[in-house]
Order: sequence, then structure tokens, then C-alpha cells
Amino acid sequence: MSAKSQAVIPDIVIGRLPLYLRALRRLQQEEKSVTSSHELGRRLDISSAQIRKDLSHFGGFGKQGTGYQIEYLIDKLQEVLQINQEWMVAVVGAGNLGIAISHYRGFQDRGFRIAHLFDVSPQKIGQRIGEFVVQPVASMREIIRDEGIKIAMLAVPAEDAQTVADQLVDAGVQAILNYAPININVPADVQIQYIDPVTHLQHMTFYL
Amino acid sequence: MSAKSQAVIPDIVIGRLPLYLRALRRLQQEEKSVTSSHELGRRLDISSAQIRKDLSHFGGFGKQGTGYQIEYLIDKLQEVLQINQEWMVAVVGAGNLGIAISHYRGFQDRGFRIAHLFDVSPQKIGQRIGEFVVQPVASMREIIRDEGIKIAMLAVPAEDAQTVADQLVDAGVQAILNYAPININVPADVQIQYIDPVTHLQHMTFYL
DNA sequence: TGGTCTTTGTTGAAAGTTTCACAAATGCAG
DNA sequence: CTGCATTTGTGAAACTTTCAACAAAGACCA
Repeated sequence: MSAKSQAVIPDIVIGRLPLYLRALRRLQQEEKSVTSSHELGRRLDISSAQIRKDLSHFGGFGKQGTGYQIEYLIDKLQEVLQINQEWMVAVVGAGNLGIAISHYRGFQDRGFRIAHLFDVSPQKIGQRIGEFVVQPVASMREIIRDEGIKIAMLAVPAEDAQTVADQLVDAGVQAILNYAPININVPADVQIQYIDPVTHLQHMTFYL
Repeated sequence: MSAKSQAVIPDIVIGRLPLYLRALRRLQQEEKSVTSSHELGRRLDISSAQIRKDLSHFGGFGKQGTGYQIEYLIDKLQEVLQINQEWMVAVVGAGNLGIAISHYRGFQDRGFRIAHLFDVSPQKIGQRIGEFVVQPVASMREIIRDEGIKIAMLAVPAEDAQTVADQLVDAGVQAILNYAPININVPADVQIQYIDPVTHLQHMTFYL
């Protein structure tokens, strides 16, 4: 009934909120203004009960008999996830992957703006990649500190990932999205998430 | 005690096996030949009890007092995940992302080989990207069928993802790794996994 | 050999997550 | 206004996953 603003929310619930948000944005693009836990569940392949329960952690966003106002729910979820602001992000590694990330237009309207692209290689430093000029990792610490950047994407070789992550943490970064296929150790108060397409492929081959 | 080869293994356990494999390969690179559930757990930030339990689903791979032979365990896990063979993979979408995927060297030695790169755009068809020539989506069905390709990576705009996925399934693909930021519906016997960096970033901003 | 240390595989308990089922609220048609 | 159809939010039950603890096996040293 009331927002349980102080209760601990399970991390697995937080992880689903971005999916709800993505689906809601899509419904909005389809000119819909109201939806239900059933419709959302059908699209996401998640039970309607789970969606209702997840959302209820943050207060009563819906209306019985009607459902959820899409625009209102988007607003609320963005607020919960703190993406009702734009976060600056640093990308480290200007290889194929770092370049593809830097060109990707999809961060902009979902709460993130790439602010810098760093690399160690003298051949790459100074090169123009889309709207960025590759900057030296040597000056990374100072720039990240000065601009208060809190989020970084790591697209360097596996061998360098731990070292670069340490530097990022030292510079004040609090959330790292690691594309290198290796586990990284960070302090408990730093967030880390992994993207490794091969682990997903290997997960699926089990069932083939 | 004995391998429970017929029991149902929880999907969440299967999802961790590729992580174990990745860490084991790393240990192997460091010239180690034996490891323990404790060492693995420390590296992966997973409890040793969980690692032992996960591995015990497939039989007794370790030795009390000693631990696990790294090479043997890698072999066994590759067998379980069916990556003791090389899977051909089709990539659809030759934009920035599809190109980065096609250039990535990291699939090769982990069980996968990119066999084709498809796109709809007449400007892209025929272009050379690394070792591939972009082929028309129009001939995708036939090629995938003829070559018995079972796995595809989807790097097309969100608007086209469902349509292309339907075509892939129709062509006989049984596992799809979708990079488009949208949920896709596939038959129950087709595997699907998602990669969307923004959902990871949004997950982390909750805690900042 | 005997004693100590390490480490696995397994059991059962604890913790966490999902699903069920229903009261209460709302909308709508007649 | 009445009755029927929807749909939320929620408490309790069912199910899943993780963790703690320990016997048994092996390694190793003196």
C-alpha cells in the first residue's frame, strides 16, 4: 500500500527494473498510454504476479481495474534507478570494441553519455573516433577525478583489465561494466557487471 | 558419488559453468596444473561450497586432499557444455556492432567460429569486413539450412529484431544471442540470451 | 607408521525467490 | 444503480538456491 522506501530491495528485483523500463518505452512508442502486469508479463516472459510484486516494493504505481499509466511508471522507475539524470561514462580501450561502443547511439536516451575514450597505445592516442579524440590512459585519473565521473566501461585486453580497473577505482569510479573475459576484484563498495558473449553462447550450447 | 547423468541440472548451475571454465583457462595460462574449490571461489567471488556442489552434479571430478586437475576439469566441463566441438555461428547485422563482433578474435578458442555475416542493406552487401563478405539476408535461410548452422548472433536495429529472429528460427537456428535492446519471442525449444549494456548500467546506478 | 593438514562430496538447514489465490477497488454496459 | 469483468497489491505457501558443517580420503612430514 505505502512505499517501502527504507526496506532492502532484493538485487534480483533491481535487475529486472531496466527490463520493465525497456518494455514500457516500447509500449510508449506504440502510442499506448496504459498497460497491465499481464501485458508486460506476456512481452517479457515473466509472470504477472512477479511484476506486480516487484513494482509493489516501491509503492502503489498501479490502479485496480485499470493497470499502470505508462508515462507515470516510466518516470517512477527512472527515479528509482536514478536515471532521471544523465550519467557521464568513460570508455577505456579504443580497439574494435571500444570504437563500436563509442559509436553506439543507444546510451544517450537511456541515461548515459560517453564523455571520454582512453587508450594506452601511442598509435591510437590523438586519433579521432566519431566525436571523440582518444586520450592517454596516463591522464585518465586526473580527468575522471576532475569531472567526477562515476561510471566506466572496460574494453581492454583481459591481461590489462585488473590493472586498469584498479586505476579507475583509484580515480573515484564506482561502477564498472567489464567487457574483458576475465573476473576482476574490486572493493565491496564498487559495482561491477560483466559482458562476455562467449559465456552466453556456452550456456546455450548445453541445451542443443 | 556417482555422476547423476540423468538428473535435471538447474539452469542457474549451467550458467556458472562457463565462468568456471574461463577461470580454469586462466589458471592454466599461469602454468598451474591443480586448483581447489577455494582458489576458484576466491577468484570468482563465489563460495567454495557452491563450486563443489555445482561440479558434483556431473560426477566426482576432484580428489580429496588435492583438489581438481585443471586440464581434466576443463575437458569435462567442455564436454558437459558440448563445446568439445566447434560451433558455426551466423552474425546478422553489419553495422558497427556486427563488424566489431566479426573482428573479435575471442570466439575461436572457446568453441565458436563465425561462418557468415548477413545484412539487408544493398550498400553493405558485397563489402569485405575482415575475413567476411557481407551476404544478403535474402539468402540467409538457404545458407543456414544447407550448412546446418544452429547458432546466430543478432546485431540489427530493435525494430527488425523480431522479424529476423523469426527467419532464423525458420531456417533451423536453435540458439540466438540478441544484442538488440528489445525482448524477442521464440518457440520454447529455441534458446535465447540477451546482451544489452544499458540494462547493466541502469542496474548499477541504483546503488550509486 | 602415525599424526596433522587439506580438500572433496554430501547432507540438512537456512535464506531467498516465485507463484498462488483472493479481497478490494475500479470501470463499464445495460 | 446493479452486476460483471478487470486488475492491483499482498500474505501465505511452494519451490529453489545457497550455505554451513562434517565424514571420509588423500598428501606429506618426521
